[in-house]
Amino acid sequence: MRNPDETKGAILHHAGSLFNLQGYKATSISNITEATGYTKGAIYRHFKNKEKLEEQSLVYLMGIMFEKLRIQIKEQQTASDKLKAIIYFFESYVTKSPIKGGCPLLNVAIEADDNSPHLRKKAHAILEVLKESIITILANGIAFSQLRKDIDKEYYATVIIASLEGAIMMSKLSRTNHDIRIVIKHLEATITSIEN
Amino acid sequence: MRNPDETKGAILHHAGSLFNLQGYKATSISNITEATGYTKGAIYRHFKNKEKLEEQSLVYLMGIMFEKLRIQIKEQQTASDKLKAIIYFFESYVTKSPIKGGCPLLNVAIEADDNSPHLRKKAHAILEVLKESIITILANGIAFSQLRKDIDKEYYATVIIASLEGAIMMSKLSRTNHDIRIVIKHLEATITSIEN
DNA sequence: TTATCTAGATACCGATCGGTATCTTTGTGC
DNA sequence: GCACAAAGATACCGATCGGTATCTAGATAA
Repeated sequence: MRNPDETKGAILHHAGSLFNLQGYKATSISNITEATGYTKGAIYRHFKNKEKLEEQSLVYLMGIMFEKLRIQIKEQQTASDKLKAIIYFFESYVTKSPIKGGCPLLNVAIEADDNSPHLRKKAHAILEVLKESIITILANGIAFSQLRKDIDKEYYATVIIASLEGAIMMSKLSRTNHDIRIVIKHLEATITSIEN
Repeated sequence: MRNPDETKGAILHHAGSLFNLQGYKATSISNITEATGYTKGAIYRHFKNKEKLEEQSLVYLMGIMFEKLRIQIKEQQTASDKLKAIIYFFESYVTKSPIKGGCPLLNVAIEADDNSPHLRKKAHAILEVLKESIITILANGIAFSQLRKDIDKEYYATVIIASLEGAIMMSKLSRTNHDIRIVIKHLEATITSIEN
């Protein structure tokens, strides 16, 4: 009947969802008690304070994101297809929305600006992991002669992430997938241009 | 001594700055009274409620942005140079920061997601104005044979905005202008590729 | 069955939130 | 200089914030 691990997981799940949808500061503990059905007592037993809950919720959200992303990448064989898998995954934040509220990295980057340095630090680390993942794919593509060997790996990794995140922002405002589709078209062409 | 217009302007100025830096919901009326030196009585005389103050502050911020942008664009003669002026203007959000807290459009787009539909609506309209401005420059460039006449204007307008905004997000996390510089390089190349 | 420990519920705290009613002060037209 | 309207200050409201101390109930081992 009683399962503390399950409780903690349910709190993280609902808190993460609310934080990503409403924002971290805008989401109160009461919002989370309503969503989970648990009381403050339960929440503060598992998390020292709201700050820690925010941090662990962000880690939880990014864990989901990276796991889904990892599966999509693994399914593809060539560097080019793996890069496209990443692009289509980001599109899903608009169309199918694996996590409500869009990309948790983008959301936390904007909110955790001057306040919440703890979240900003974590978000920065996550961005670096994402960038490195793309760079690794590019490096492997070069090693297997699938991609041109003279390309600037960081350049393409940065362009891919920036344009996707920007497109998510635009699609959020227009509530259509129009903008993200345009950016995807552009990135597909960009990737094709560096193929061997 | 007493100047209601000046008071309203000072409130908008400080409120806009705080909203852009800390977020709209995260900024309290008390924060604004502290920043301006005026009391609640003064604020609520000029603005019906916080929601209206948020809206007018956003309009104020975007007014500053568009005015500065307009001047930069006007200084250039060709479509290509005008587009580059826009790009360099966005870079300034990271390096010189005309308004503290980065791009107000990006900030409000992320925060005014499901809550604050009033802000979302205004932000969407602003995005459309920005997009149309770029499309107009592209159209004029085509009319004056500066740019290739077969290009998809909306495509390039969307790619430019998305990658710039995404780069601002990345630069916010890293606290360097590294990412935005890479994206600028990419956009410069993209613009050159559509020149006649 | 009973003692023990812990997961979770309940009740409360001071601080702060957005908002308002009221009062004082300042500028202005006569 | 005086009346009047508008600008801004002050004091307060109920609601909600994050957080905590305490209590109850369920699981476990003997």
